[in-house]
Amino acid sequence: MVSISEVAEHAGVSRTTVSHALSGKRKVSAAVRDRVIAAKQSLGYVPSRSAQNLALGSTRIIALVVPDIGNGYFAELAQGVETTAVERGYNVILCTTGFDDARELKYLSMVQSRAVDGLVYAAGAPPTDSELANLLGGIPLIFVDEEIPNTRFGSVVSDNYAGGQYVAEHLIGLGHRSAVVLSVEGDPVTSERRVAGFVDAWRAAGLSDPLTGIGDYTEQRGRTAVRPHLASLASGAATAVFATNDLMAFGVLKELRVAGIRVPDDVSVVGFDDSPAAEYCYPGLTTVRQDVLGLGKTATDALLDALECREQPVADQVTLPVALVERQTTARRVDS
Amino acid sequence: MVSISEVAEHAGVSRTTVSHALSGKRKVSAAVRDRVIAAKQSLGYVPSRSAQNLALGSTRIIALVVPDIGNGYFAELAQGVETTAVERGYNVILCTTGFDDARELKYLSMVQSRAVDGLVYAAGAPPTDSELANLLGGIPLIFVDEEIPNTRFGSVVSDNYAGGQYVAEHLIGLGHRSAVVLSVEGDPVTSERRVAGFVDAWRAAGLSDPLTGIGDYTEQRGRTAVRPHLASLASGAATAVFATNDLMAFGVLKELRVAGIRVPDDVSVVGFDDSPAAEYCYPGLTTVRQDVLGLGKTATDALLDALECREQPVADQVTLPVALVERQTTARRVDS
DNA sequence: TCGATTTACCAAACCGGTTTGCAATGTGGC
DNA sequence: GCCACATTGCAAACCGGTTTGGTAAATCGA
Repeated sequence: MVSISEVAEHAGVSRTTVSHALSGKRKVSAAVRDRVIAAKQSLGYVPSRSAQNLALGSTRIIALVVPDIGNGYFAELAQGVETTAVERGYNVILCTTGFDDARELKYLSMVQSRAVDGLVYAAGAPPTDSELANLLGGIPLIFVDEEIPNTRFGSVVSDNYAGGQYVAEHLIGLGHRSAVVLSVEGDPVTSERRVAGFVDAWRAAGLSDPLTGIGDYTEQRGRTAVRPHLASLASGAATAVFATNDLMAFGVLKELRVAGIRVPDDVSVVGFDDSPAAEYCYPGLTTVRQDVLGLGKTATDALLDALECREQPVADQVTLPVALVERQTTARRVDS
Repeated sequence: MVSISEVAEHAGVSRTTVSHALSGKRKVSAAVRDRVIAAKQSLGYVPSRSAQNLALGSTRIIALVVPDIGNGYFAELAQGVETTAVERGYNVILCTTGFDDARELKYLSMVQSRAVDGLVYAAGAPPTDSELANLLGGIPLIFVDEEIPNTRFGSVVSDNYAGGQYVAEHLIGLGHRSAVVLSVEGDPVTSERRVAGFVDAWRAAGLSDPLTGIGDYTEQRGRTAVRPHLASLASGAATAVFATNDLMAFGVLKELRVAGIRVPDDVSVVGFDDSPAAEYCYPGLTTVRQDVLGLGKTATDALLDALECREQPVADQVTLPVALVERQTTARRVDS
């Protein structure tokens, strides 16, 4: 409501001087500065962000694009992004695509209208690289948890491959020699890398390839994907299940329970993500913890660095470590 | 980059005409409109949001203030708010306070600088009403899940009282006659209402008052809060536990398990919130489901209505129904 | 055919800041 | 006493749109 002109009038100086007095970009005599500040206080003046945005050509807002904020993983990511952004004086606009291309386009047009200064993109498969570059027109973007090949944008990912290895090594160390792995169709990166790490470690130990099932990151598909292997698991032909996310692991647990197979006595189960439910449920799920807050923080810092220093655009890939969290769904294999 | 002037020049008309041709706020001849649109396309013109914001005096952005987006409850709320806002052509800035007053103040100053058009406030105890009114200076705000007395702002809440009643009635119907209730200290509204509904229904059935424990919405405090009552629960002097949120209920389950008390055979346990873990864990937790998406949607719609119609400011309270979700932690009481 | 309307466009003001160039005053050296 | 230079504040342009008032041309009625 109250504009800089009113402050100027009240302090008996020009608008220019008020701007300089408050921003400190040019020297102003102490007397005038005090008068300006007094006027500002008494009038309750706060500069209009819209006007500043227009004049400065930047909004100090970044967009976080995720498929679904209800998902705990993306919520935690948002937490990391928002906290880091605020620390550095930026705000975050939340963009949930719901895997809907139309909505996604809408958000990207927000970029074209320069409503945001940059993007943290964690919404799965994006438009093709060149399309994206066109749409963005020089606005920096960074991918989270997507290993995009030959992109001109940077990315921050968890070490999914190592996570898969850890799981395999853990199970091998417990004496398991035959396992079932549940992957996800249509996810050529994340789930695939987890499986690759697992299988490579499995083979490196001289074990024969694990049995496989295909799911889609939901509990329901976890149940159906493990079903064909129930006989092997009941007979002891396979003694462990690695689901490439926790939700599918929960489905596996439920299915095993129905089949009367005991966890971890008969079969060990491992998930991936360390969702809250993994800790709270019983038995606690052995899983792989990603540093999701770290992903958000790292991505945001990289983006804002690019924004502020305008060095070369963010263009390298950062990989963050993961860690196995051992709970109660894995145990030493007892030879029958 | 490309401004309206360039489009005007390219189309051989004035900036005014371009604006009118694109917005449709005044009639423009078909020929000119076509030329303008052609110019717009060929130049890739997108209006600057900053400039529009300044000219129109509105940003079409609302702020969602929550304590912690990592919390599944607030994440789901965010989902509801964001989806509804986008449907109506608004964007959402995420503001997480982390219960930190300094950060909260920062966000509220965002309001003063008119960076947002309105606020959905779900961050617990706000500054006092009059303080808030001062800070806001006429910008609409709506509370979510806070039953603020005599506020000049509206609010949308879940029917916590009824939820407590449902729990009591469910347990009474199963033959339980003595229970433990875990409330939360320092939460004079939400938890308190849940307890009140429970106790009133309990008394209405002619039963003696339940035993009580005090927690703080965390699993850990759920464990410690139930501990003093383990003897009663083991002996059958009390046969049910109502925790006023799921996390505390998980703590109760863990503590009972350690104590060798079987759920639901010996003791029934009920939570509140229907968090994802309640569904995925074993045994599935009987709990009360809130329509959190509905809360978000309702609040956002009310806020945007106030914003657009500038009728009287949102000032009434809407209560949304809740529902008992029966899973496996509750069972008919078997007389010993 | 002529005045009254309507149509179609434009010039200019405005939103509320920031930034640059310049003029007036003050300060110091020699 | 004079010139060089630093200090301090202001006017004006600019960011990129929207909106109002006005005018010239086209349309209309009688």
